[in-house]
Formats: sequence, C-alpha cells, structure tokens
Amino acid sequence: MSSGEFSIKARGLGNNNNGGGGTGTKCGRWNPTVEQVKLLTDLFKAGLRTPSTDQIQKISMELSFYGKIESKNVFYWFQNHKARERQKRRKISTVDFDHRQDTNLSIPHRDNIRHHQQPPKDTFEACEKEEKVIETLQLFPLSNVERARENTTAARHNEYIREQVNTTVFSTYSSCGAEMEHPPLDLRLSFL
Amino acid sequence: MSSGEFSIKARGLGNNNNGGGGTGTKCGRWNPTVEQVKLLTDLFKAGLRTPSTDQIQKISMELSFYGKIESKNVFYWFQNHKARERQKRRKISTVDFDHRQDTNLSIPHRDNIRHHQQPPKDTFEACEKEEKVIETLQLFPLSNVERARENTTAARHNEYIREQVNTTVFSTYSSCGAEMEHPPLDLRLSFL
DNA sequence: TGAGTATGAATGAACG
DNA sequence: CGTTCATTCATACTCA
Repeated sequence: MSSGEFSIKARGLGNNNNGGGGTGTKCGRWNPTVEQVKLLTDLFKAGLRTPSTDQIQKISMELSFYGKIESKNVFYWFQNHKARERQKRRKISTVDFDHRQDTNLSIPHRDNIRHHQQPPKDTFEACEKEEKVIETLQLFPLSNVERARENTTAARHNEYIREQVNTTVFSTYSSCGAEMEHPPLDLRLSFL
Repeated sequence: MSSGEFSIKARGLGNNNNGGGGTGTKCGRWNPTVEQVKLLTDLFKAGLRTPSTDQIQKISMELSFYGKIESKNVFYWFQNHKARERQKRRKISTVDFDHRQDTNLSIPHRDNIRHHQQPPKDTFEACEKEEKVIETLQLFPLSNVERARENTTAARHNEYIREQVNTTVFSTYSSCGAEMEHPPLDLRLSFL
C-alpha cells in the first residue's frame, strides 16, 4: 500500500521534536501535528495546490498555533502532496499500455509525459479525481485581504536563458576522461 | 540553510551514475560530486551569480575532471542556487511561535524521541547576507599551476548583479501572543 | 528490531 | 528570474 493515509499516529501531540538543543542542528525535520495535517489537507482538498507566498505565510501563521512550523514546511508540504498525488496517478494509469520501449537517447526531453496525465483511466483507488483546483483560494478571511496582486509572471520572454542553454549544451569538449592533473581547489580559487 | 545543508551524502564519490556512457546511456540527471559542489559553492560565495557563457564553459571544463558534467548543468546550478537563496528570504521568515493549546492528552508516544536539536530560531539560513557579490569574477587565474592549457581570459562582462537583500525578515506576526482563541477548523475553512 | 513505507527536505531541470 | 515539476535523499513511523 503505497498510499495508506489512514495511520495518523498522532504525532507531535505531546512533544514536538526540536525541543532544546539549538546548536547541534542535526537534521530535526518538521513533524506536523494532526491538526496541522488536517488543516493542510483540508486546504488541499479545497483545491489549493500551489499557494502563493502570501498564502503560505498565512497558513504557516495559522498552523503555528498547533506547533512549531515554518513557511518552508508549508511550502514543501504542498509541493510534495501535489507531486505525490500526481505520481500516484501516473503510476496507476501507466499500467495500461506497457509497451515502453521508448528509445530516447537524445536530450531527455520529458515533455511527452508532462502535459498529459489524465487518461480516462480509473483503476482501483480512484482517489478524489478532479478537484476544483482553484488557484486563488481565499485564505482565512482575516482582517486584511491584500491579495490583490495579479500574477503577472511570464511577462518577459527572456531569451537569454534559452540561448545560454542552447549554446552551451553541446559543448562537447573532448577530454572528460583525460588524466591531466588538477591542482587543488585552493589553488584554483586563490582569487577568493 | 542551516537545517539541512550538510546532507551531502557523498554522492558520486565512489561511483557516479552515468558511467562513462557519455550521453546515450541511462544517465538521469546530473549528479554533482562533492568536489563539483564545493567548487561551485566557492564560486558562488565569491560572488559569482550569473556566469557568462565563457565562464560557464570554463567552469564546466574544470568540473569535468571530477565527473561527467555539461555546461547546462553549471548554468542551471547557478540559476537554481541564486533563485533559491532569494526564495528563501522571501518565503522564510514568519517567526514560528510554538503556542499550542497543549491539552493534557499527551499521548505516551513511545517516548522514543530521537535527540533532535534545532536552533530555536533561524531555520532556513537567515544569515550570510553580506556577501560581496562581485560583478566580474576572474575565473581560474591559474597563478602558479603547471597547467597552461587555458588562457586566462579577462573578459569584462557587465553583469549587473544587484541582488541585494531587500526582503527584511519580517514577522508581521501581530499579537496572538498567548490567548488568541482559535475557532475550529470548520469555521476557518468556511470559505470553502 | 529490522524491513517496508510515508513523507519532509533538497535539488536538478525546465517552463512562462 | 520566479515558479513549477520530477526525482532523489533522509528520516519518522508502522508493523511483523
């Protein structure tokens, strides 16, 4: 079962990690509480997939009531949740035509599998399929609603990148397997 | 990132994936070696943010000694590194309180808490901001190295790297100190 | 207690 | 350049 979302395990109720310490910083990752997970899940079910920065901030602040949390946790949570749902769906729907001898040996352009992930397949586990996926979810109708920001991204066609990549991607300087001696980094970074 | 920056896991040390296969092999995405990461990081710390095509070429060539690499990898690395450092500043912030209701139902919870410590504050690298951000970095001067296959270029490129820390680590966190009543989730999600 | 799994975190690659 | 996707690593947790 790669998708058992039934074990809640009530973690973080009595004690969260990252208790004391403060210096070791030895990988204490966020451990969401059940309330936090519920909130996040509800938001996700409501259609929130990629919250904006402001939204993340608000969510994070709300969740902070239930325990230590940071914005990045919320960010990662949605990122992972969305990705895994998609991944799960893909896995399931892939069992259809198992003729995958795709001989792609060029630049790994994975565009083929990017824009289509909605085959009318519904094997078992028809997890809540198409949600609304609203993208401008009104978060916490609190006092202010300074969300009048219009996403005007992709407003500049910066050819620079494409040019950069294209001009350099085929820079097959032979070598690569050479055996020329390399000085230590310290030397080569002496200018630092 | 003071929370997980140290997880280098020494990938690519003993064996890189994508063996000498070159390109047509099964190689997935570039997996930088520790040496490569170090070099790149050093360059970044030195202020290099947006290397020019020539610079990318040189860096890539240098790094090719430590493992398979293409110019586009270097290009992407800088793009990502720069973008993420900035992203962190934006997304990270929100002082995370830890004011949970803490009802007295702290489940036994196996008392198997692993000793994790984390700085009670500063989680996503809020430091290291007074970097030089030099504009034109001279790559690999190769002062006294017995290697003359490269000619030190003095290409003067105008890179206006004004990436400056302008996002004050704000914490709009207003009040909500200790007794702020939290309505049930259903209420707060009423907008759904 | 170790194998298997769920998931937080990180990052290479690429899009708009 | 900001954002998003896909993949991978690391770890917390469950269970036999």
